[in-house]
Amino acid sequence: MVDKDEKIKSLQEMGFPGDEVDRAINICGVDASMDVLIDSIHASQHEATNMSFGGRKEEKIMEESKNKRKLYRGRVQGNQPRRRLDGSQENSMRLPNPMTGFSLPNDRHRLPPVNRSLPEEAKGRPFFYYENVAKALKDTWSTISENLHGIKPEFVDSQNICATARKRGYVHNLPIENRLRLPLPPQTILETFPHYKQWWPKWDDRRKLNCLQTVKAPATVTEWIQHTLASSTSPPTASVQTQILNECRKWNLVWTGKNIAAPLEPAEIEQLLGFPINHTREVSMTDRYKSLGNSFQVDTVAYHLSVLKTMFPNGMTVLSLFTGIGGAEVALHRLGIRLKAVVSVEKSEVNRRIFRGWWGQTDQQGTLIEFDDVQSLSNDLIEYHTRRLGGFDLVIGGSPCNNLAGSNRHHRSGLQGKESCLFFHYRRILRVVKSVMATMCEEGAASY
DNA sequence: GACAGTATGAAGCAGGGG
DNA sequence: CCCCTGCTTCATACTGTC
Repeated sequence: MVDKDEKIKSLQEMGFPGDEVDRAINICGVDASMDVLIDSIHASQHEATNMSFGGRKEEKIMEESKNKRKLYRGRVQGNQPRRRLDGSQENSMRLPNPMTGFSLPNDRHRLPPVNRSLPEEAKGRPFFYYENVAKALKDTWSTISENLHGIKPEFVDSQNICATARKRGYVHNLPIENRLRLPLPPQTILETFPHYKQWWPKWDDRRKLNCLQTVKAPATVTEWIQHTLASSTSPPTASVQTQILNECRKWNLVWTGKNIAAPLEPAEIEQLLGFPINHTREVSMTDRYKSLGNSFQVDTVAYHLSVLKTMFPNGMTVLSLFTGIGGAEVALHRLGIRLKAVVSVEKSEVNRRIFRGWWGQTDQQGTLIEFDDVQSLSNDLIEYHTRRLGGFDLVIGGSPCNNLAGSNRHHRSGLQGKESCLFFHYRRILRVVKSVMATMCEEGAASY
């Protein structure tokens, strides 16, 4: 309590309003360091500024968006913050189109080589890799970037790598030269599921699926499609085709029989996302859809991580935050990188069970240490494990997207949201690891 | 309590017509 | 330039069944 009161007092002395200080402490926890709290308040004020347009927003927003459009037209990702016409700093971040990242494993896009320079304090070990949804609310990615050494995100749509869309941003300090050209998964829906070809209507021109989400289509949708087609001409009128295709796109339906457009099964989603088939088999159907919908596209992440293979020939020590069903570990394993030790933090018991199952199935010989909540992973505990394991080679994770994702009708509240604010714990934990490793380095030098 | 099923828009961008 | 249409989106809350 004394600690808490002191923090409140000094934050207020710094000029922050009391209610915002309270909110920051509620969000980040009493144990959060001062700089985490300060950043949280800044993020909050940032969002409040933008939200205050609400109600009488039109002109201002329209004006801004027009200006941005001008400023950003034709820009590529990864360059410097821009300035508005009036000279003020622009802190929105425009998504690149097409969303190809710094490079792709197939050369179809003929991307020019990207030259990026990392700030000195962000270079080298520990490497870190942070992930979240690309289409978050305005200014979200600016805040994330500012809190991770100002490194610009690499935005990639996984449909450039596999048969399903997944638009994500990745902030990392990995080298981007000499990524490995791994064997790619099937590139289209029907290459992935050739047995559906016999039922696929000619007027359904989809080659890629949309983003895989956490729930499957209700039977009312598939029944409506079946009924509509049965009582329709063959082929159906253009208007009927459009309506049905809209539903197919919205729910990622595939043609599994005559007039039957069905949701994907969990095993098919596992395949699309690059997991071993039946990776999630031991849990309920509802949980499988949810866990898979929340996970990495493994081929995409593996492509980025592939530069680590030659750097760590004897394996890696990994701090895995928001582990989920272990997308990062599956990617490293597929690259043939030995997991010497993994400290994993994952709140969901279901996900921990799936991950432990994979760990056993693949006969991992390394050490696995599990925690259930980033909020209870104190700085002391991080220091203890960092020292004990000789430092971490990689800090990896995607913090909750619940309050950022477009599908959320109820609480799309940005980085201040109940779950998505855990991003600030990723930042906190990364900072502690870096600081402890720097100290270890000095101690090592001093002992010689 | 576990599990399955169903209803529930908005935000933001891209593009085109006038 | 304005205004409109189209498209996509790691979800939540509630109900019912067993």
